[in-house]
Amino acid sequence: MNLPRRRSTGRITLSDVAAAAGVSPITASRALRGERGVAQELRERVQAAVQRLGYVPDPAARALASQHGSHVGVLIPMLSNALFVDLIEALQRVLRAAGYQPLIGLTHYDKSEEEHLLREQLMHRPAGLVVTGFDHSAGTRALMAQGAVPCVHVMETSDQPGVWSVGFSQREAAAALTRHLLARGHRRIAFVAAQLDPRTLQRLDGWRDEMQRHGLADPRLEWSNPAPSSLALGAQMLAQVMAQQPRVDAIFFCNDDLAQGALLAALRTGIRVPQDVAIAGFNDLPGSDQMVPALTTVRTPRERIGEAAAQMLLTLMRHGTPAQAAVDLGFEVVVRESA
Amino acid sequence: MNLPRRRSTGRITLSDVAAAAGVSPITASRALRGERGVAQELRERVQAAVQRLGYVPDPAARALASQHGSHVGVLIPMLSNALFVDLIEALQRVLRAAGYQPLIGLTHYDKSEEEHLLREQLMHRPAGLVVTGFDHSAGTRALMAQGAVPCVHVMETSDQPGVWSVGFSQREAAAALTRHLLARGHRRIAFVAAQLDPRTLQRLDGWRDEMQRHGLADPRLEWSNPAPSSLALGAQMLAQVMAQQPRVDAIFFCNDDLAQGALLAALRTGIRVPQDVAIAGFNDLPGSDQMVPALTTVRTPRERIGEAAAQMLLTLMRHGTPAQAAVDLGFEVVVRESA
DNA sequence: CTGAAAGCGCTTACAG
DNA sequence: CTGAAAGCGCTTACAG
Repeated sequence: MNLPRRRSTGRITLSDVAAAAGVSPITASRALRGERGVAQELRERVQAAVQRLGYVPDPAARALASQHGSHVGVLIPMLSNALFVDLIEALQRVLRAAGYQPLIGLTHYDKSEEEHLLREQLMHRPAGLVVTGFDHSAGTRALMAQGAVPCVHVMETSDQPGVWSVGFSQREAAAALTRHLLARGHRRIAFVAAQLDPRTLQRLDGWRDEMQRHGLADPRLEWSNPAPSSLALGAQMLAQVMAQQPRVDAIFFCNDDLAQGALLAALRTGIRVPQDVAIAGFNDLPGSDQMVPALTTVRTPRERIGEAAAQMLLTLMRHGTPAQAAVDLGFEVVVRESA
Repeated sequence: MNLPRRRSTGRITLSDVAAAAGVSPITASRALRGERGVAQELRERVQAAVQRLGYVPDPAARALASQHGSHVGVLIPMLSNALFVDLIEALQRVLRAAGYQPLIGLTHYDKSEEEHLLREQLMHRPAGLVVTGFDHSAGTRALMAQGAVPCVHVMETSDQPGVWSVGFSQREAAAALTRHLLARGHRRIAFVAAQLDPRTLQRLDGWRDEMQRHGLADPRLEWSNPAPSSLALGAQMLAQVMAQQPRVDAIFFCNDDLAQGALLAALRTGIRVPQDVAIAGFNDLPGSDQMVPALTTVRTPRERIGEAAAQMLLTLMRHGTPAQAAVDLGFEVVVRESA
């Protein structure tokens, strides 16, 4: 007599909940999303029905109807830098607790790869976006602007209007570490960089600021290698720098893995640290405190950056306004034995 | 006169493409998904229209209509073990190229957390699942069974019917490394474990097999600590083991980070490796080749596991049947200086 | 504060 | 090999 239901999935739907609660689907929807302006009593009836029926909302239907999904795109360079692992863990924890799924995209420090990933992310209509730093391709910037998706930048801060960020001053952190080296009496302090990503370049600036201020600047003290950062590369670059005349008395490696590799190479080749040369790193990655000698470095607050960025994004996604546009979480120079 | 369009999004839809190509939306849909049985000519007209209009399919609509999304859930213990970073990179690369988005869930080696994550993943109707190992809660197993979502297990293999897996024999790998230690003349070989996850336990079995076979088994040689693996823990456990009488002549650490920490602690405390005690690890993580002395370990094929698992899952998601149910990718004992 | 109707953009049976 | 109709499970304006 009546038409057969087609493609029925047997799923408990919002309508089932509404019927059980004796309200319209629309009111059930509003109650579920915690929208203001639903009578307390109806709200409770809906909650009870949800419990009773074991209702689970369908994210796909929600995304289609509301024009945005429940995931947030997270664009980071790579996971093999422990820094980003800590960041992701923290982001994941708070985003997840609020019902959002992080979708991780790995840019490999490549701007066009980043643009490609963003385009891919955007077609999934993310509710929000977390991106690393501010150095993006024109295409990426255009996509972010037109998308109108809430976005927070991490690792660096910016005072540009309309830009949300959580990070610290890479430049100041590098300057602070350089001042520590200077205070220890070092004069010929080399800066050794790999990867040459924007944050490495900012650290280079911070080092250069201090060296110039002390009249110690010398381009021969700047070393770099475009290869990705690794222990092996650190070992290789230590050898290069030490072969130079006149010798440097301290080396500031732009990342801890490089410094760890250098420390191990020093051990292997009989270079005494810090007597023959002092060595410092950046980020305080796992293992740096275990090195022989223990590595002097800068502790960067990536866990707190992850948390704060997630909180800020949550506020934005709920159409709120974060208290501050740029949150600077600082850093800490960790003095150990190597410098 | 005519009704105003409501909530129009201005998006180019499949209907627009179909109209431009002069076919029905349904045919356009079929052509787009590469479904068999669409005339070559229509297929081309649709493709041309897609290009011309810059059409991008809406994953949410697709997911709602087809009852499954375009992402695949990936459940791993954690990212701070470099092993899983390599696995994820590989999985990500091939899954992404095929149009799937990996959704990473971190279980922290906790079965109930895994179950919780899986429940969360499943409500998003993933197209497929990648899970680590076979040691799951009853709830997790039930969810995987009822979900009917294609699933491949990684890191271990199983010959159970209906189970798909890509990995290697953790037990045999540990046995092979133990045989190497034995061949070097070591007799009192300790096994030191952290974390005690299932794969660590399998390695313990492999070591025990060999020790028993040579009549060298001794429960006092088994050490473990439930804390997560780290360099600092390796240092601590080396001290514990070395304080024991009679002394061991070799230590097999269940993971490289533990062994790396032990190597550094030995350096700090004047223990000579391998003369006073030989040290071996497992996994060949970054930095192990740079240690002083360089760490002897087992190289595990996580990149190839990631690729093969992704390929297998792709086959499954396309309703195909993989050539093998269990793919064993082997391992390699890497003999360096420490043992 | 609440609801009836329409629609989000696809795909699934059912026909032919 | 191709298509008209219905439906996936939600939310958004529009009314009242």
